[in-house]
Amino acid sequence: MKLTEPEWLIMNLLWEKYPANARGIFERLPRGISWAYTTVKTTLDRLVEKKAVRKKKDGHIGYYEPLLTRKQARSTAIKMLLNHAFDGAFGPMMHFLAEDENLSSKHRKELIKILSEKDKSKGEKNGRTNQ
Amino acid sequence: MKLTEPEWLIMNLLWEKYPANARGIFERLPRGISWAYTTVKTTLDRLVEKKAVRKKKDGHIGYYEPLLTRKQARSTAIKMLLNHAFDGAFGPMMHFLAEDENLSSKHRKELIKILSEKDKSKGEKNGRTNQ
DNA sequence: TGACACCTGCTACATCTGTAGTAGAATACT
DNA sequence: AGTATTCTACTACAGATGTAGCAGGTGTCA
Repeated sequence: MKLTEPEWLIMNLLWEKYPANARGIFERLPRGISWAYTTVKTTLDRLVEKKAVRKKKDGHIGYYEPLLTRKQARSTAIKMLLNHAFDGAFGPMMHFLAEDENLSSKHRKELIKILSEKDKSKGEKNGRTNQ
Repeated sequence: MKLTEPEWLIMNLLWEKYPANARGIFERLPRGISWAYTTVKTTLDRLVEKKAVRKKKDGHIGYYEPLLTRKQARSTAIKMLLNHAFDGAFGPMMHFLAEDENLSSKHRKELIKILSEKDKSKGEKNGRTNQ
């Protein structure tokens, strides 16, 4: 499920706290985003339409909650990036990321740890789950 | 500079080999992509318009070459992913990626090597070049 | 019981995207 | 030179996106 930018914004707020009504989400819009209430509403409705979100009625008031998980959304986004920017090759993408200047020494150490552990625990599993 | 999907496709072909004319690019479209020649042309022209590509005329025939580098494009794409899907936090994104099932043991080892070397060579430089 | 606040569904609309068609100029072949 | 080929510029157009307005229903408080 591909999300557009306003959809990510709304989904992020929803994942953070749900169920939530349109007003509640509207009020949690981050500093710097000054949308009309109806923009939030429209985005929410489009998300319902594409089944990323479910809407329940409590009286005449609608409450929204995510159907799509954050993890799924992230996976999809990464897969898309991978496909068009790195020709689908995971290794080169990781390489590129690891080269990033902004990856601080602390993060590097942390990452090495994560990777070493994975390496130990999974050995040569190498599941081709993807695509 | 944000690229759309057809733009990525064309840019990938251009980076691979340039300068190139529209026909040449058209002929190198990957299997599975069956666009009309004019679609390639339009996409190319839109890229020129947004200054991701430069067009030179040789006689009346146009040759195209990238202005935007692949690296820049990748960086931008990653930054965008980072911002909407991971709230701008590099660490969590790397974490998420490192957890990915599809990262084979071989890749993990390679990555660890890259990271270790970076760690040695840069120490605590931690340059905030970005944004 | 009316005035106000707030919600909902529906509509709007400019811009961007994806994909292509057409006409006329330049080139190339015979 | 005439005809086929191939470019280029320009135009088209439906669907997605970003952003929002409006009208009418509902709750609520004096």
